[in-house]
Amino acid sequence: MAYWLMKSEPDVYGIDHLAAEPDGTEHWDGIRNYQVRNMFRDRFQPGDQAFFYHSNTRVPGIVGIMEVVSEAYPDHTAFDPDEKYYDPKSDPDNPRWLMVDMRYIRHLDRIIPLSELKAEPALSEMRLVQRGNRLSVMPVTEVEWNHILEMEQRDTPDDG
DNA sequence: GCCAACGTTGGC
DNA sequence: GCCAACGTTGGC
Repeated sequence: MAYWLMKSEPDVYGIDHLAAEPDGTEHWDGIRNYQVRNMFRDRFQPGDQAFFYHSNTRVPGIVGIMEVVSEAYPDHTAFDPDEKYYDPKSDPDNPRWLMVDMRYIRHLDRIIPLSELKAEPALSEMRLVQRGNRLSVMPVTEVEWNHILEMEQRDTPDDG
């Protein structure tokens, strides 16, 4: 089983949206990056777990956990001119972009902010905390995964 | 809102 | 194949 981290902007689609879906399940569409496409295609497996990360928000950070529930399949939103991420170079006979289905598991007990992740020596190798990183989906090692789950149980400095 | 970093596009 | 221009991401 592999571990992942997946970013989304909460104003557009946050973890509460996923949790409210039927079965807590929705496809992760709109990926238009070849590295991510290839990860979906070659490495994503049902049963993998992923952190849900909120980006482009006041306190960016990890907010919850979800599970991969499908293998990669064509992202149909690329075929529709009315879609924001329409790509005329992708068509149903030769789909360029893929998506996977994700299922909500749980919120973390607290948000783990990016600032805290960056301050953590054990996580210094994560792509998330490295300069100029722009990948919206990235692998997480088992060690990093477990370390973050331990951080979840820490008291935050202002907890009193 | 600003802007650094990065990926993609397309002219040559 | 090079590289400037452009668009996007995403922290701050």
